[in-house]
Amino acid sequence: MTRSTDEAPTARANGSAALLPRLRELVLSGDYQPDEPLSEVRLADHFQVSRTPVREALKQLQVEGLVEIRPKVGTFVRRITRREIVEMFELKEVFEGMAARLMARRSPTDELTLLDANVRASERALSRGDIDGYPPLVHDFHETLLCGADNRKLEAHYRTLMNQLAYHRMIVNTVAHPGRLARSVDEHRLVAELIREKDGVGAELAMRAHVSASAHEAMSDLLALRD
Amino acid sequence: MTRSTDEAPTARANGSAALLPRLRELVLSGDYQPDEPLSEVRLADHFQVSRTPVREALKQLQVEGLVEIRPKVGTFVRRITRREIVEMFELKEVFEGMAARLMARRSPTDELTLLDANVRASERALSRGDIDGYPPLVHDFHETLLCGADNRKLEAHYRTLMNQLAYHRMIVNTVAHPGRLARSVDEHRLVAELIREKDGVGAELAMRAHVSASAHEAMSDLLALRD
DNA sequence: TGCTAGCCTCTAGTATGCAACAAACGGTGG
DNA sequence: CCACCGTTTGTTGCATACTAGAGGCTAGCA
Repeated sequence: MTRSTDEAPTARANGSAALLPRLRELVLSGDYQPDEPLSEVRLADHFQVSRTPVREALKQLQVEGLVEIRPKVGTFVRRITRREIVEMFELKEVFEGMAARLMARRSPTDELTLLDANVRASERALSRGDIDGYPPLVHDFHETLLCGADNRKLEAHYRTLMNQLAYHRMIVNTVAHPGRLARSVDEHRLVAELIREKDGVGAELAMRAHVSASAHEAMSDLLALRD
Repeated sequence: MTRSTDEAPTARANGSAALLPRLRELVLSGDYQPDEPLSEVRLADHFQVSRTPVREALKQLQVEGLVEIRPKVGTFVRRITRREIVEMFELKEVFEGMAARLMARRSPTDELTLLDANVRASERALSRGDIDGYPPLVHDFHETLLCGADNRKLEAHYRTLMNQLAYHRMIVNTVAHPGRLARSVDEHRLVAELIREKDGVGAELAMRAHVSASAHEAMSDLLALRD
C-alpha cells in the first residue's frame, strides 16, 4: 500500500484545480477499501491544502457516485454493487449504440479515417498476438466513435459513466480471454463498416451487440473476483 | 420580476440541504437572464446563509450545466444553445427508449397497471378537451416508465438531463398544438401496449418515435421564441 | 459480570477573514 | 478628442475558526 508516498503533495501548481482528478484516481486506485473512511482533514493534510477544496472535490466525487458522504459522520469509498455494474453496462450499451448511430448519420470523414486505421491496427495487433497493445486501441475506437457522434451532452454523460465504471481496469483482463480478442476485432470491423455504409440502425445494433458481449466477458471476470 | 419576494429566505429548516433545488429553481425560473452574474455574497445574503453552502450549490449547478463559473470572475447563468437542446432531445430519446425496453423485459405488474390507468386517464382528458390536465399525465407516464425500468443509473442520468432541459416548461406549450394531444395519447397507448406484449424492441422504437415527435413540437415552439 | 448512561473525541457543516485577481472607471498626457 | 495607465471596487479562492451532531468508550451501577 503506497498510499502515503506516490500521491506526493506536489507543490500546488494552480491552487487545487488538479485536485479532483488526483482524488478520483486515489479512490479508483483501490488503495482504499470500500467503506473505508476518507477524512477531510487527513486528505487536506496529505494534499497540502485546506479542507475547503478537499470538500469540494469530495462532493463532486459523491455526485459521480464514487464516494458516499454520510452527513456529520464521514466520507466513505462507495462499494459498487454488482447490480450497479450491470446497470452501468446497460447504459454503456445504449450510449455507444447511440454514438455509432449518430456517427453513421454524420459520416464525418476525419473520424471515419481514424476508425478505419484503428481497425487495421487492431487486426495487426491481433495477428501479432499483441495482447498489451490492444486495450489502448479499444479505448481509441470508442473515443473516435464518441467524437464522431459530435454530441457534447452524450459525451458528458458517457464520461461520467465511464469514470464510475473504471472500465479501463476491467478491459485488460477480458482481452486475455481465449478468442475474445479476435471476436472483439471482428465486432469493431463490423461496426466500422456499417458506419461507413451510413447504416445507422445497423451500426447501433452492432455496437450494442459488441458492448453487450464485452460486458459479458467483464462480468464473468467479476464473478470470480468479487465478494 | 419577483426575484426578491417569492424566493423568501424561509427559515433554513435543515441548514442548507434544500438550498440546491431552490437555487436551481431560481436559475430555471427565467428571472435571471443568460449571462447575468450570480454573486455569491448576494445569494448568501438572500438565502440567509453564508457563502460556503452557496458556493457548493453553485458548483453543483455548474456540473448540471445550468451555470458557468468563470474562475476569479464570477458565476453566470448559462445560455443554453439550440444545439444543446437538440443534443439533449437526442439523449432523451435513447433514455426513454431504453426505459421502455427494460420495462417491457421486466414486465412489472404494478407499473403496468399504472401505465394502463395513465393511458385511460389521458384518453378521458383528451375526450374532455382538458388541456391543462394532460401535462401532469405525461409526466406520470414517463415517470412510470422510468420506475418500471428499474435501473437507478438510468434514472440518475435521466434526471440530470431533465433538470437541464427544463422540459416541463416546454410541454405546456406543445399540448396546445392542434392535434398534438390526440397523437401524443395514441403514441402513449401504443408504447403501453407493446410493453404489455413484452415487445422490448417494439416498445423502444415506439417510445423513440414518440419522444422524437414530442421534441419536434417543442423545437418548433423554440424557433418562434428564441433569439 | 452485564448493562446503561454520560462524556469525549471524532466527524462534517457553517461562518468568516484574508488575499489575489479581474474589470471597470476616472484621470492624465499626448 | 483619444489612448493609456493607475486606482478602486467587486469578485472568487482558500484558509481557518467555530458549531453541532454522531458514535465509541469508559465508568458506574445493578
